[in-house]
Amino acid sequence: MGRSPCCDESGLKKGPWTPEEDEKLLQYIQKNGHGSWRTLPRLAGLNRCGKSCRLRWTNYLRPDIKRGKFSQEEEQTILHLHSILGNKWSAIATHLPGRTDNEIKNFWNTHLKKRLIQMGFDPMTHRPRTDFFAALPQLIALAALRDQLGAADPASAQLHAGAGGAGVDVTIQAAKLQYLQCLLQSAATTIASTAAVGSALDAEAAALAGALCSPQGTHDSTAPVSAAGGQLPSCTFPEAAVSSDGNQSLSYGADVDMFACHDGGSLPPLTDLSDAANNPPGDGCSATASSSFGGGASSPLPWPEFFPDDPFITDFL
DNA sequence: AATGAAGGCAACCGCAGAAGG
DNA sequence: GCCTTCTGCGGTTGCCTTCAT
Repeated sequence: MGRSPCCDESGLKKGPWTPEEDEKLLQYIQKNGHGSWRTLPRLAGLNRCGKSCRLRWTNYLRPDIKRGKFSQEEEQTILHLHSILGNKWSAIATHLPGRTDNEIKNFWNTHLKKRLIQMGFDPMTHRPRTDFFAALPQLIALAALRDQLGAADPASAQLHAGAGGAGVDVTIQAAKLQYLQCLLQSAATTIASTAAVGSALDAEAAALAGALCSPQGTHDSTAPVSAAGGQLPSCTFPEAAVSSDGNQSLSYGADVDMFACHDGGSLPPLTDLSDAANNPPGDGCSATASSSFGGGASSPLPWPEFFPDDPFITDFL
């Protein structure tokens, strides 16, 4: 295209905007509209390039900009649209009134992308990563957590949970342990499934994943985790959608139960675990079966509480 | 309390496409 | 049809704040 950068002109100010500059730009646009961005700075008395003015206006000064944290609905929308559109931030922004593409891009890069990576998903494809070693730290962390909690056997704990305040606490701990066990098994299952079509190295990795998944290294990872009064359903990562080519991918549709279990129930969102103390334990899925990814107010993201630095996880310890 | 690391965000850079002469 | 200008977009950088040691 051969166009010289607009900010090459010497003497034009760069960097953060001052309140005075903001005021000048705001007043000029409110009075005259922005018109040509190229000529605006001179007409508005600003020592900035037009591009800088346009960015300042569109990303900060525009009156319809919504500021503050992204809501869970907005997070869900971004994830969903990104899975379809990729890094088309402006296209995504059109579906989020009051949010700018820059803001969405920043939010993605600083929050959502990291979460997907930590969960073992490729942030670009929204599919499980096939390289085992990328997910290994997460498996080890979960296994370590599980071992720390190993003393609190879910079955025996729940046997003592019948009455009294202490019983309620034990029930909560048992539910949490049960949930953690399920997470670990899910992660290993995902890795094993991807390794099944991969290299011999991947197969070995899958075996290691299975060993990590097994309590104290002896549990059969394919067997359901038993709990008092019933069995924990075999859970999968929330994507659970397997296409005809055998690939898995995350699904963000509002009607998709992100915590779906194989037996048709759903994994209880962690924020609901405390409620387990008030509800009869034993059925890990039915207690909060109505809580889905799309409808549950507690968590718009798949496995958002998956990470050791999460308050929920720290609550374990 | 001091210091370094990490996180978050605003702003800049450069490319690409549209529009106009 | 070609060239120049303008605008929009996505990637990246750098500064400021917060957190951890």
